[in-house]
Amino acid sequence: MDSITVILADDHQIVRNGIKVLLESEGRIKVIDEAANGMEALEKCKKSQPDVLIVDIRMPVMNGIETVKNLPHHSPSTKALVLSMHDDEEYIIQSIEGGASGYLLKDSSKEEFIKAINTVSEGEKYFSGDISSILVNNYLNIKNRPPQTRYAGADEDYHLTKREKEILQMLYKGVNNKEIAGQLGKSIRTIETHRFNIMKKLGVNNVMELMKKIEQEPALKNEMG
Amino acid sequence: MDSITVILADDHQIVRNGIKVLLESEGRIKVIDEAANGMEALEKCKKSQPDVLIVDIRMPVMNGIETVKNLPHHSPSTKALVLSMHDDEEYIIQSIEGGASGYLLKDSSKEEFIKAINTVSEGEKYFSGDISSILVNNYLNIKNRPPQTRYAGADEDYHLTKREKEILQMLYKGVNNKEIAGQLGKSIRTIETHRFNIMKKLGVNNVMELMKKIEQEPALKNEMG
DNA sequence: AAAAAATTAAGTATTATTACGTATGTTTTA
DNA sequence: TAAAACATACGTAATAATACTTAATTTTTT
Repeated sequence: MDSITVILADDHQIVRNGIKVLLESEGRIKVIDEAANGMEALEKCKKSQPDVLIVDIRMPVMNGIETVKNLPHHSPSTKALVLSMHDDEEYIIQSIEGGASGYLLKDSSKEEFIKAINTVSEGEKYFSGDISSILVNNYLNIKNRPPQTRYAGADEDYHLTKREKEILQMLYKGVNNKEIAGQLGKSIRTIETHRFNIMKKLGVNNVMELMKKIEQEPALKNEMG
Repeated sequence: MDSITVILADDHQIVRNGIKVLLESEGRIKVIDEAANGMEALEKCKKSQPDVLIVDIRMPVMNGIETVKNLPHHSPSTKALVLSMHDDEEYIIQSIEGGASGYLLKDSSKEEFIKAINTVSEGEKYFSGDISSILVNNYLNIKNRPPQTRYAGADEDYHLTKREKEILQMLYKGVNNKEIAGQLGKSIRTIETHRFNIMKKLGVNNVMELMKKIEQEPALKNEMG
């Protein structure tokens, strides 16, 4: 069997360096290029058509998930291995739905790292053992949940209206209903209604959960400016 | 001149590995031990009395800043070099006041890294060029700010008690007073009192501002798990 | 122009939060 | 062993949020 070509995408040079050294201690794996963000990663993949793209989730310009989603247009045969600091359920699910071949935590061992790349390059999936519980839970949830709520909370488009987004932004800043009403020149009752609808759409029960939801859902967080 | 002994503290094996390989390519530097958190780092420093402790800011159990502050009690001659993902003003200022000999961004080059260790081990300070503007700004701010508001909001230690931190963590998860009271087996009134005191200490007026505060203050965010 | 969606806002009730002050055991620290 | 800090919890109010329903205007889409 011949060598596996890899491109590394991570905005931190030290991390790239660390991974590179770690991988190349295994003679079979060749890091042929590096990128500091998703856009760059896609360009370099288009050029080099590597076997594997190792991609960090949090990156400037274009994040890891978006990169994975766009990868097939640039390099169809390249497998994406997502790297993350945390085992956030959202990220994992989004990675899977985005078409990633694997998901690894950054504190994985060298052995697991190399195993993941080998597995992924052979067309199979590899998800770190530490996150397998999340995968299983999610699978069970999908099976037991009524169809209309399947995937709820995963990558949903909550289809908030313009007004609702505007109010959510203000809520997120810590402004209360009264002040929002004042600033928008509307009745408090109106804001309350909007807020009620927003919370219903997002499936939360109070402000704290609302804030958490925003923090956890990249799609929402994105809209908060 | 003889070799420089270094202990690495970072909760991510990959990062430790990366730094280790990077440093030992320079023959003079010897990584004699590693630690996954601050507590462990202090213990190992006490034992080995290294020349330099390279310490990540975000770590479980005990964070980097606290570690640096406590280092002199365990190993007085060891110089602390703080590593961080970001150039947050708070972290930098806290590191300086905590007695760190240097501060480096994780995306620093190998050259800068080695230069920093050499500089620091010789008893001098080394702060990455990328963050010098913050240092200068801070210096100017201190000069122009009235004494009583100096450092306000910057390095503040909110000195939350253990209980308060515990409750704040639960609040952050979206749990309400009633549930917290239930889970801790305490009266709702007790939780309300704690909450009142927490909000007073953090200078916020409602949950939304509380959440924002946590998100914005690295020192707090760090404690939220 | 008709249908659908969005914005506005009131009614009504319940529950939660915020804002203090006060107070008593219990730990920790000096 | 005092003093200080912490954890506990009640009283009292005022304010805010939550949980719906209903419904009249706009605005947008078909």
